[in-house]
Amino acid sequence: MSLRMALLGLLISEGTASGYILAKSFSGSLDHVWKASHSQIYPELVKMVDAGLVEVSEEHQPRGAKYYTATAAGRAELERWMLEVEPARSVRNEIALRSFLLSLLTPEQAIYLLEREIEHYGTRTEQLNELRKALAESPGQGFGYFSAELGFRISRAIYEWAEWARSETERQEEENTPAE
Amino acid sequence: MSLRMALLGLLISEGTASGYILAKSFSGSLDHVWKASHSQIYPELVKMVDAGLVEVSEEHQPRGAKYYTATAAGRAELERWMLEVEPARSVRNEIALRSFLLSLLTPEQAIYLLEREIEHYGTRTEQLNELRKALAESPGQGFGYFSAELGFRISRAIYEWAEWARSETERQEEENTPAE
DNA sequence: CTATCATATGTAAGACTTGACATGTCAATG
DNA sequence: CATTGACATGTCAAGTCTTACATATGATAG
Repeated sequence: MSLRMALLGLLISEGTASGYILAKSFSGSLDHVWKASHSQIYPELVKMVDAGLVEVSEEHQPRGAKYYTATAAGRAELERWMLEVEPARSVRNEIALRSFLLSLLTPEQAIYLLEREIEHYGTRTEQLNELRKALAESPGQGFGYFSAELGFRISRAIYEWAEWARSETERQEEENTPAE
Repeated sequence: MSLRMALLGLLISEGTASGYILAKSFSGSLDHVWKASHSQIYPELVKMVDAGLVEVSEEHQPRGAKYYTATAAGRAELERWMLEVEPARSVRNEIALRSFLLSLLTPEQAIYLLEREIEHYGTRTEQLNELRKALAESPGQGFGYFSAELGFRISRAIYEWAEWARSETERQEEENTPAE
């Protein structure tokens, strides 16, 4: 259902778009929020046409691109979903799972893994910081403004956690190996 | 693969446990990290026995409970996965997706939704704060210590984002409806 | 003694997701 | 003119996940 709603939202924000463009938009603005590949998007668009949520507005003959537009029913369905359907808050975060398993490793191994995460989330946080600043200054501040800010804040939280966990692990290591 | 590794980690931390206990542990200590229901756990344990990662250590006849223990191969496999397999960092967060779609709604509707999230993540953050404090004081600080801290930090980040998004939306609303 | 709840384990259908395979066009570079 | 890369759409198999169905015991409260 979420993929369907994401596509509907992108179509409404872009007015009209092909499956290809939607797949690109996913990797551009929804990457840090929801991931979907073209192999999922194309069949879903066909199902959405059947359900009357979108329609093919034009076909660009040269390369056979199909352009889709949201119908009134599609807009209504998205609004209904947003306001009336209880959000799924279930978490499925492999980094968090790995954080749970960290205490199975030696301090050296844990620090090695944490440094990899510090590296990764440091870069990612910086990228999202640039994105949110760019979106904050753009007129309208419509799509992506709130979610870039959320992505930035979550990414920063993970980065800071990894820094904390590393120094915590170093501290524990020192306690266990007193002055040689 | 992640479910398998989560079960292996839980089994190592608990020494020995039945499918039922593992399902309970999931909702207790892994809830904020990874979710799995018993209908996934029971078949996975059978597959893990076939793969030689765990073994049935005892069967409690009264209610037919099977107790599993990780084998040496299971421990080795978990360590290998932690150290050598690149973590999947893909995000799939419905709240974040909804944040992307927020600008489709009227300010009143958006504020209503944001207040629901403020309520939810306020409570959740407080719960995780209690959990992490309890784990920090417990001896050993093994399992759950790092992941409770991470869960707390992410939850707090979402809570603070929702507060920010609400005030941002209120500000925009006032700009568009100047003194009546 | 009876109802209810926690214990305890499973199956199965359907939905969702990933990764690989498959095909073909258009534009630009060498 | 040949190759490469972006454009463009699809299918399929395998794996993961959710929801509902199905069954049975032990303990406790009324």
